[in-house]
Amino acid sequence: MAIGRTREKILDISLELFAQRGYSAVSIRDICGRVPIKESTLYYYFQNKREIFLVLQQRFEEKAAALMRRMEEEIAAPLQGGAGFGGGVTQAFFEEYLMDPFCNAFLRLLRMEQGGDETLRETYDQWMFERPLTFQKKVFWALMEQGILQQADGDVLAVQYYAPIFMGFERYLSSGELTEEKKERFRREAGRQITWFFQERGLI
Amino acid sequence: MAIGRTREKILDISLELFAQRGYSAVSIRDICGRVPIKESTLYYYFQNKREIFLVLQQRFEEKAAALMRRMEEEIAAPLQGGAGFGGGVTQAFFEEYLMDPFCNAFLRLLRMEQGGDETLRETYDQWMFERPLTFQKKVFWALMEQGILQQADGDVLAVQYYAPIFMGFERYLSSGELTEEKKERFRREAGRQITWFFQERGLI
Amino acid sequence: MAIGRTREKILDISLELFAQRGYSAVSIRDICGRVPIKESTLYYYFQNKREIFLVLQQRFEEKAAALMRRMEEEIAAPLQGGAGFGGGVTQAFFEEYLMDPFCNAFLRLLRMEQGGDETLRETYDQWMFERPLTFQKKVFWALMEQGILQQADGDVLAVQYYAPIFMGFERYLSSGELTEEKKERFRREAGRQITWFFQERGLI
Amino acid sequence: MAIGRTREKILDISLELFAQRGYSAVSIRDICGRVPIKESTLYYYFQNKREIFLVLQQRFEEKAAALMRRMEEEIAAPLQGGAGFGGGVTQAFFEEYLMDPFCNAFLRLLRMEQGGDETLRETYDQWMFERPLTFQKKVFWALMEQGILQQADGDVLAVQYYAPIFMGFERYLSSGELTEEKKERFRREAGRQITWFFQERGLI
DNA sequence: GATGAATGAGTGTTCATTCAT
DNA sequence: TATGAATGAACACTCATTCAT
Repeated sequence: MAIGRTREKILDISLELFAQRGYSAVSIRDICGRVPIKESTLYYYFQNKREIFLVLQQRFEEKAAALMRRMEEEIAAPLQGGAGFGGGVTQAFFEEYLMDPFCNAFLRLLRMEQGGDETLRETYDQWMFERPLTFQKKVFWALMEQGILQQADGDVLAVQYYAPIFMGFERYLSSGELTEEKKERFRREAGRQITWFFQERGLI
Repeated sequence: MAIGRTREKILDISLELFAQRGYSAVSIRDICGRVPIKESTLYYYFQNKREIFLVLQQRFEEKAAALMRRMEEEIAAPLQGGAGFGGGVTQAFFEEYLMDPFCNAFLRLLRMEQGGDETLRETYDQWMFERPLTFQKKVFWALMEQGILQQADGDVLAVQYYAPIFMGFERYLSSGELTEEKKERFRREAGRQITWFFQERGLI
Repeated sequence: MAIGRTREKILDISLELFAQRGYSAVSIRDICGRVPIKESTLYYYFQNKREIFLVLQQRFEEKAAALMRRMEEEIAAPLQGGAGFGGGVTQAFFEEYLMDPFCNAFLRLLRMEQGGDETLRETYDQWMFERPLTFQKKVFWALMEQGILQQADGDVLAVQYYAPIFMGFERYLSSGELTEEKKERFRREAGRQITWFFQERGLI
Repeated sequence: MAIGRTREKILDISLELFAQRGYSAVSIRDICGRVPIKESTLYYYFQNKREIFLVLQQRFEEKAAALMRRMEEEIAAPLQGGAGFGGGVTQAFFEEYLMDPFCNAFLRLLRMEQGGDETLRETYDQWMFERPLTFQKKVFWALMEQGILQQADGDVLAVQYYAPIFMGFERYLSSGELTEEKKERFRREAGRQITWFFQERGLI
């Protein structure tokens, strides 16, 4: 097997299983049975079960941070009308984050593991609430400054905008198989709320 | 020990631990250590671990169904202005459901267990999305019929109204200890969104 | 419940279950579930599980001893020709011992429990081999003395006569349900061997 | 430890204990205490307790089937006088089956487990009654065809021949320790019956 | 007579992990 | 790189039995 291949396979399978059943409900046996390798072999690649999780977490945080950075850059450029009211970045947020196979799987995992671990709770809060909301606030304050959006409380507006998206994620993307059908349903329902949000404010 | 006391204690402690760490991460030993009884004693009261969960689920569903019924009745009476735009029932929904110690704990548990079990996923969807949203839609359609609320899409409106509440629940009430501080924060943030929601529509 | 009734019920059910599954595979729970009484109640009637067995054993030994005594008496009277060549006693041995519900059940139990317990092994040997064979030897030596049976080795003859009966018991009466069909099959096959035994020796 | 050794040791010890006390009366702890290994190690070699039994059963059936095949072949060759009246095969049946340490132990086990399990009942019937009797019938019908044995009912004759052997097995070889003394006693008593059987029919 | 409540010892089994090869 | 062999600790659960009422 090509070098690094086995390690990647372990990570892939682990994330898949973790996201399905939760970290502690997945055994080393389960993972190795699917790779497939012997259980002792796994310890050649990882110190222990926890390390698998940590590597996944690190990759997730890198990927998520990169996306957020890109989104920030995108809106730093003077906002153009039309789809520009956050439309482009929202789509990236949908497709490359909430519905991206890797990010979606890790977010599900994070969501399930919040219960036991305080630091994971904070991580989840960061990537599911803090960062997206902060980003959205920036967008709305900018739109208001530019007079595109009526003066209002940007923070409340950000929640009003993001909460339906988050609820859609929770309802359609956070458990069960991630089918095209579910993704489509999420896109439709979240899109409907967003459209309404802008229409009501006379922006579309 | 007073009659029936031990059984209730087992249920209490079990729910507490389940809600903290998730069903499968809690061992019979953990429960018995806290009651406190010997492990074999637990099996005098329950056939197995699952039965503890099922009894809790049944009680939750009864309690939740009773609340929903009460809420429906309340809005069946002609809606009066002011706090009447769903304000009374929303408060009941907050205090006696989302923040009620028993219901809150079971909702957390349900939220964590969605991963593994299809039927629990449906149960969670019922009590966290389907029923509250259906209720809210009824409220808004009624308000529109009465001309109190401007004609609009009641379904979208229900999501606009409920999503921030749900997000508040997820963020402040669904993991970690359920402190007064967190409850207050939830009340404040959700209240802020609700107030805005009605203000924007000229109802407050 | 009439006095002594519960105790008898416990003994009945216990023997039934013991004979089906073996002593140690039957739990106090199993027995009490069928009586039906609470488990603690059983200890009002018996000191422990073993005592149930011992009472059954005692009753069995009394009943078996009484039958053997009766059989001995029957052949002490001058043997008459025809069915008299042990025919009458053999039938009693079949119907009131090997196929009698109580004796059959206890013999099955004894048979299963031989493995672990030396004294039970002796008991089984007594009632399944030693006594029946000793009895049969007496019958044959008497028949030979009277010139009814040709001079021969009575001990060998006893085995020739009894072994097919024993094998029939083992094959048809020692496990599974004791149906009329099985009893009939046993009677037929054992009878065939007995008939042949006497025919070959010119006695029928 | 040499390769494959531990697994074999587990099988050996298990069979020994099973044959002594019965399957369910032997605990994993008992087996591991004697091998000796830790309990978790046993599960490296076998999926569960039942699998140990099944492997033993498979080996027994293979061995028994091989012996039966060999016996059939032996009598297919034209029967020669003297020891040939089944003498050779009967000895093989004694030494390599009824008294062979492995087969004897498994037959004891099978005998004890008849109570609970219908399929084991059938297995026992096969190997203790059906096959040996069928074989013996063939022998006698052949001997009669060749005029060596007087015309008679071969089926009855087979029982007459086999029943004392079976009874000897039950009495001397099916419980307690399998000592040389007991084996000798079995050989003597079964031999006596066989000798008589042929003498009475003028064949020895 | 009968039971509710409790228990210590034991059941088969799974787990993440180690280590020599 | 990979594995065969092993393990200690934990798991959910069952058992016969006790004892106050």
